[in-house]
Amino acid sequence: MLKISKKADYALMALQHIAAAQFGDMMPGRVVNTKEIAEEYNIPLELLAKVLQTLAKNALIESHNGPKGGYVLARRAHQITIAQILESIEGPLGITDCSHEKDGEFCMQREHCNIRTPLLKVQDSIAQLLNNMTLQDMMGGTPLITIQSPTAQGVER
Amino acid sequence: MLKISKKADYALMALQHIAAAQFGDMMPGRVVNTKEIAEEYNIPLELLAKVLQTLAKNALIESHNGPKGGYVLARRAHQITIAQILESIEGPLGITDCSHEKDGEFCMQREHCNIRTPLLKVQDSIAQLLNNMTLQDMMGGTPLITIQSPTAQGVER
DNA sequence: TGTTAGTCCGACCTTATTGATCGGAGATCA
DNA sequence: TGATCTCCGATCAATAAGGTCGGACTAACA
Repeated sequence: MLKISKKADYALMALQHIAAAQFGDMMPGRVVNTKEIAEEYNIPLELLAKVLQTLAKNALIESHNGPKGGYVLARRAHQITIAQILESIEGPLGITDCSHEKDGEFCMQREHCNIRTPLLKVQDSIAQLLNNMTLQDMMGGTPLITIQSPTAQGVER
Repeated sequence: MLKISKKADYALMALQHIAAAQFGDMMPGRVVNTKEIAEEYNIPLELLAKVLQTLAKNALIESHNGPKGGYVLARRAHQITIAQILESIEGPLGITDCSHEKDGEFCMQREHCNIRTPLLKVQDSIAQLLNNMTLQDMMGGTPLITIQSPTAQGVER
């Protein structure tokens, strides 16, 4: 349950790899092409290409055409959150259908729905978690993840 | 992204309803049948029936056959966690495919996989969240949800 | 300046999962 | 014994996910 899609998996791997090619926080760094990533991680080339296109469209990476072309991070690794990556690929976070209902559209169960409020709170907590973790945190062996409580102070792990 | 299934939604609604019929923490309380729940929340009867069967099989509720039969909570509301409910319906928590790999089976990307460790930590955090929230917490208007950091102290919200 | 390696982009197909339905067997109580 | 309920398995349709294909466009380099 609560699985993320393979495409999202691929996106994370690819971004981590592209970020690693930009060693030392230097921007811009080495340009990485689709083939290199696909072979490194055994990802179907065409599928990965589509994932990278999507990421580029969402301004997480920049594409460079032509020979010696490829992808580079559009921002620094610590400015890209996991939430941004996942939402680029899978759309907005929403553990339940009625998460994004505009005024006027209701789910069939709405009138007597007893679980909407608590579920939205769970969702908020997950959103916080993903928003507070960046690509930088996923790099290297360095420890990561802070759980941020709404009343502040993150807890180093 | 990270959506839970409709079946899981139905399970949560149904359990909340059954729990509500056991007012005052008295065990056992009023027996609730499938039809009553289905009509109350506009859930397809047959589908709900299957969901309830699954919950019964996982010992979250008890079924009583025959006329005036129906379902009752198998334990008290504060002893049933959201994680247990969701896992009954959707299987074990696993945001990524390789979450439950036994020794010997690896995903294609395993050898160079750079995201496994961080993702597992995210997963742990979500698991904690769902394990610390019970059916009881979903009842009534009472505030709920604690985010528990691994280094202890829950933070009341 | 033309060729070529590479990205870009959209349409398409295939398969797995989810949501939903149906029919009958077994249990219980009036 | 009959009516009412749960139980259980098989089945089907709709949707989303995973993966593929072909053509257009761009930029480096000979």
